[in-house]
Amino acid sequence: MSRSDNTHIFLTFALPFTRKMKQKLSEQEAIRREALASLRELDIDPYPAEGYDINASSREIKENFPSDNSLFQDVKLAGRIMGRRIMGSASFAEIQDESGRIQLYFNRDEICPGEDKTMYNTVFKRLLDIGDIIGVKGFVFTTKMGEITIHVKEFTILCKSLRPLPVVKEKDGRVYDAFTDPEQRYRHRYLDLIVNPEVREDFRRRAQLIRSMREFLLNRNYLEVETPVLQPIYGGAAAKPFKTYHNKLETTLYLRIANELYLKRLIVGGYDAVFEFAKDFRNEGMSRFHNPEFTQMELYVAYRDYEWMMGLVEEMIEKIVLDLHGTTSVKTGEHIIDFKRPWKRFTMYGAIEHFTGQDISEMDEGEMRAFAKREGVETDESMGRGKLIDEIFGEKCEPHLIQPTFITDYPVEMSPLAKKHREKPGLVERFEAICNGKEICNAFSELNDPVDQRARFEEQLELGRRGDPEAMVLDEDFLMAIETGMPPTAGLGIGIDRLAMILCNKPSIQDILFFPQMRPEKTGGSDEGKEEFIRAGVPEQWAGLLVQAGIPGIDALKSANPNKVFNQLCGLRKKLKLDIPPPGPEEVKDWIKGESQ
RNA sequence: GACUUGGUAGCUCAGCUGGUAGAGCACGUCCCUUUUAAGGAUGGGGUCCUGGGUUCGAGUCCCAGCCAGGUCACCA
Repeated sequence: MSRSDNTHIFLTFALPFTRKMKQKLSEQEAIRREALASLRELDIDPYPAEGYDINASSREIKENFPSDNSLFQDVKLAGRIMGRRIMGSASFAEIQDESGRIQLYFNRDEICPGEDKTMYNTVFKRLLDIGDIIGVKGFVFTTKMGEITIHVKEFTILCKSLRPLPVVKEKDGRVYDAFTDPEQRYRHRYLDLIVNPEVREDFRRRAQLIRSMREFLLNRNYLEVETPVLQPIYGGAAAKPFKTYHNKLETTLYLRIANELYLKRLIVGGYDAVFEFAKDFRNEGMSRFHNPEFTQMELYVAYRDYEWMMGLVEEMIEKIVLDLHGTTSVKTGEHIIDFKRPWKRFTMYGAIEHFTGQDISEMDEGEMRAFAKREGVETDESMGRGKLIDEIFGEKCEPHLIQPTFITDYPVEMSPLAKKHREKPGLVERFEAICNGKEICNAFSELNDPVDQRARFEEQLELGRRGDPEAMVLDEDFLMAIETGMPPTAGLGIGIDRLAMILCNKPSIQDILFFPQMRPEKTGGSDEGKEEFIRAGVPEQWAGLLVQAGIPGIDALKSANPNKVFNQLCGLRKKLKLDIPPPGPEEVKDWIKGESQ
């Protein structure tokens, strides 16, 4: 009996497994489930419980076998089948383990030394597929074609895969049929990782970046800490938060937009240096530079100022880049960026003068607005002097700063948590490092004058009252901490994702986050929605169609236009050639109003 | 949010002025004892993103929507 001939048998057999399946299986999926059932009939567990001890990796073999052919004569390794070439009683396959791919050679009479050739003829040739995970035992040799290959004596099925994998071919460094659709890659990152090895490498590099930074900080005896993600008062940055609710406490909580105010409390508490790798959450627009959740490393060091912090940033980033690339130069997009110390430094006024030829430091608000207009920078009346400077800088300078550059001395209005400049009125002791036209870190001499801090919060409250949704909220407990007394402190925040983008040469933040936020796909509909409709009095035959019409649940139905719903149902009835009478328009209205109950 | 490009088989894509949905890989069957992306033969596989409209007829044209990419804006 051929495999396709007993499809119907398989279907009955496999029904319990498909309880939650929403769509019918494609032919290839059906064939795999059929193979799964056949394996079980042969008393082969497609998902064995015990571990599989390996003693080699594909990379070790490829690296060490050529120089010593006596090695790897009793190897055991495991991986996913990525390709198969079957010919009569001999076959080649390719498996991929974490370190790479290696070819396997199967010979029928060695896999099956006795009379029973089932393991080769049936299990290997017919019941295994690309995507399955197997373990193999055997010895390494080189084929006539010069390919390092494992001669398999024994194999074990470790996991049967039920879905076909995108098959990417490669020859002489050229890739064919690459799995490239970004939507598919991000939504199903596991597939991306399986078939695009360079993606696995990028994320390893990101992990190395974090490890290298942590190492640098721990070597200086800085304390790694953890502070709340759920915060009753959000603060430490200008951003819109995500809001949630704690049932038992009956209180609103926010996902943190920053951890600054908590880390400073720890400095008040007597630690001299604390840092945290923090996931922060900002409820704002998304772009290739912005994901709603992102990672930031924040660091606070007592008895230091922002001048000192610039030195630390240079040293730390230079070390990280060296750890990752073995050199201080990194290619990113069009540019080669050199992180070698020391980095260029500009004051904000200096940078504006450098790029526009105009010294604006002595201008008042009116002159500055006029200047901005001349330079083609958009302004509006609500912008004060500080905001204007920021706009001009963002428009005329930031995009041109490709090599790592410190910009220092920001307007006080933009920086309610930074200490006033020791010499220059109206400015604060703050710097950002700009690289590849984007900010990669933000730091200041932290404001520890409690009276000044309270006044700055008051200004923010005023902004909030005027409707600025990102104005900071007054955090009374934080002020109490500052009133208790915080030593002079230098603080730093580094955007890990943006740094990773540069160091991994990725133009989009989605490429250095495993699971970037995506808009949920509209599914074909769920059983839950259908159940809801039935409970609400919709006849079963129509309940399913409502889901199919893109109305996921009862709430959506309640707010839908009855005429449109009626039209959609009639359309679907016609399209699917259903042999049931159309619903009356009144009937549909009743469902929506919920009067049919 | 604006503009723009795209959505067709498991994957990568073609499909002309509107006329019975195609290729390669993958998959099934048969043949074949060492292949280098692809051995040979043969066969199956589609909600052409969704819904309307125009038309004798829509993958194709029009409208609306959904999802994604890019650019810009907003935003750090």
